[in-house]
Amino acid sequence: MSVLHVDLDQFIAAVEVRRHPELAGRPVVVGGRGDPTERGVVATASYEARALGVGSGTPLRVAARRCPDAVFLPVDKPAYEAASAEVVAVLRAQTWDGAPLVVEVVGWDEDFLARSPRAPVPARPDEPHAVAERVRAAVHAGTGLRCSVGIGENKLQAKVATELAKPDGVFRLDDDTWFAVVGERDVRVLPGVGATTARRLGELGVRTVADLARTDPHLLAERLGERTGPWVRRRARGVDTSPVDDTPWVPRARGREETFQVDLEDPTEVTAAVRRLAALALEDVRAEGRPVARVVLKVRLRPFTTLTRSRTLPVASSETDAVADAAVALLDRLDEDERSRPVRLLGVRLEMVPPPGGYDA
DNA sequence: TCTGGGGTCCTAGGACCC
DNA sequence: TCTGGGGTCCTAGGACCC
Repeated sequence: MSVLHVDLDQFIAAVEVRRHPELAGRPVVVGGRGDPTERGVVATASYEARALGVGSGTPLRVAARRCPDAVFLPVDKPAYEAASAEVVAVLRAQTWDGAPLVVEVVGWDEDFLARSPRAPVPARPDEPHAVAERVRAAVHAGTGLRCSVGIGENKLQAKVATELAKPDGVFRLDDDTWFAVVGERDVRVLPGVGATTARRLGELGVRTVADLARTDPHLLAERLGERTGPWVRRRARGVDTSPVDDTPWVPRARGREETFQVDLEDPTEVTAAVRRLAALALEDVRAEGRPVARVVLKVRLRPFTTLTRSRTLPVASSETDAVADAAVALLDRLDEDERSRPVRLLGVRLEMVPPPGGYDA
C-alpha cells in the first residue's frame, strides 16, 4: 500500500510572497526579526536567494553580504501556522478510493497521506500517482501554494521520493526501484542520518546507501548505538514499518529560549531572564493542562559553549514560583568559571507529566 | 560572518533496588 | 574471597528534525 508525502515548496517564503505579491521573483529571506544586522539565521530563502548561496541556517549577517538586494522579513509564526492549517484542511477534504485520506501532520510544511483502511476497494482503485496530482492541484487551487509529493511503499520511501520530486513535482519509489534510484547516493539522503552519523559511517568506509545496507549490523550497533545502528541500516534498505498516524500529537514538553543580541554579563539580568523564560514556557504548559514534572535550563556561554542542567521536581507543579525558582536554582549547578562567563543564550524547557494512560494511549 | 528557536529521542554512567 | 545480574530512575549531553 502506498504512502504519500507532501512537502510545500519554500513554504515560509511562499507564504510571504502570497501576501506580498510584489515580492514575486525577488530574493526573499525570512529569519529572526527581519533585521540582517542582528543575531539570527535564515528560516527559509526563496529560490532566487538560494541561487545566491543563501539557505536555511545561513546567519542573517552573511545573507545580507551575499545577497544585499534581498528583502529581509521577520519570522511570523502565526501566519505560517494559519497557512499550514489551510493546507491540512484541503488535504483532509481529499479522498482515496472515495474515502477521506488519513493525514499525519509532521510540521508546518510537511504531511504524510495514506488511504483509509476503511475505504472499500472499488472496481477501479485510484492510482497513487493520480491521487498525488489531485492533491497538488487541490492545494494550489485552495491555498495558492505549490507542493511536491513523494510516493513510496512506506513513509521513509515517500519522504526520500519527495526530495527527488522538488520543486513542484511528483516522484515515486518502491521496493523494486529503491536501490536503483538511491543506492549510489550519499547516506545523507536518508532522513535520520545527519552530519555526525555520516562522518562516523565514512570512517567505516560507508558512503552510499548501498554501502550502508550491506554493512554488518553488529558493527553499526557498536559504532552508532544499540538501537541507532540497526535502525539506520533498515533505513538504507528502504524499510520503515511506522504507520501513517492521524491521532493528534500530545506534546512532551514546552520551552522558550532566547539568544541575546548582546551577551549578558550581569548575574541579576541572567536571573531575571531565566524567570521570564520560565514564566513564558509555563503559559504554554498551562494550556496543555498537565503539570511540570521536570525543569531543564540551557545556557550558552561565550563563545559558544552550551550546557544543560535539569531537575525532576519533588512534586509536579504548575505554580509559577515553584517552577521559576527551580529554573533559577539550576544556575547554581554551574561552576565558578562558567558563572563568570558572558551568557549568549538562555533557555527553559518544562517537561510535563504524561497524560493518563501514557503517550501511546 | 559566527553559529535561531521549537521540538523529540537516544546514549551512557551512576544510583539504587532486588 | 571477591564480586552476580537485571531493571528503573536520574542526569547531562548529543544527534536529528523542521
